[in-house]
Amino acid sequence: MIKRLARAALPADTEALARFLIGKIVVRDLPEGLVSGRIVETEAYVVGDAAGHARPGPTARNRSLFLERGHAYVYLAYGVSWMLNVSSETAGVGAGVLIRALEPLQGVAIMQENRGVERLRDLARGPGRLAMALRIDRALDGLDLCRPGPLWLAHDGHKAGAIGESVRIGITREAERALRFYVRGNPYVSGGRALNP
DNA sequence: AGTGCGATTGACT
DNA sequence: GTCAATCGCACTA
Repeated sequence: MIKRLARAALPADTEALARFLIGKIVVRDLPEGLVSGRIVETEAYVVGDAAGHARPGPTARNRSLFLERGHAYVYLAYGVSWMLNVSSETAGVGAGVLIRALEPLQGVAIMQENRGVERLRDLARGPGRLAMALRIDRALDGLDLCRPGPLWLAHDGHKAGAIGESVRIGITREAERALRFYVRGNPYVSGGRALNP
């Protein structure tokens, strides 16, 4: 039984939300059907984070980070890959959680079509890949993920396994902080063995 | 108005 | 392991 995540259930703190979202579900409503996956890897971009996109204050690109927690912040990285984030604080405060990897649950055939690959492990392992698998782009930026719509967050009673922590991937500023969280030993977590101790 | 550089991925040596 | 693709934005002038 899958239920939509209520905003009140979301921790009102970025790092706590990043941990909380591990084991929760992202659901995408596409014309072909529902696509969903379990979150197995996140990164927190906390208040005042030098590595966070909210750092310069609200702009046209990052304004969704300043929405009340539970809204989508979607942006294009390297001109190539879309990134899905969940805003994480009260309205006016800029911070978010990057969703880095999903374990496919529902709509695998649709994900395979969106990604152009067959292997289950390659469908949503990595932030750009999961966005492609769920056909997420700028059109979903600013969306409320706690309301019915084309994309939302859900939970089923699943208990996540042991949570690992590490430094965040691919950043240079604030690179020493352990704000990446993942399910230990889960094959759908991005990075090789070195990143998943 | 021009420049530099990413919260990445996939192809290739 | 190395590296190009590709584009929007922040920053300098």
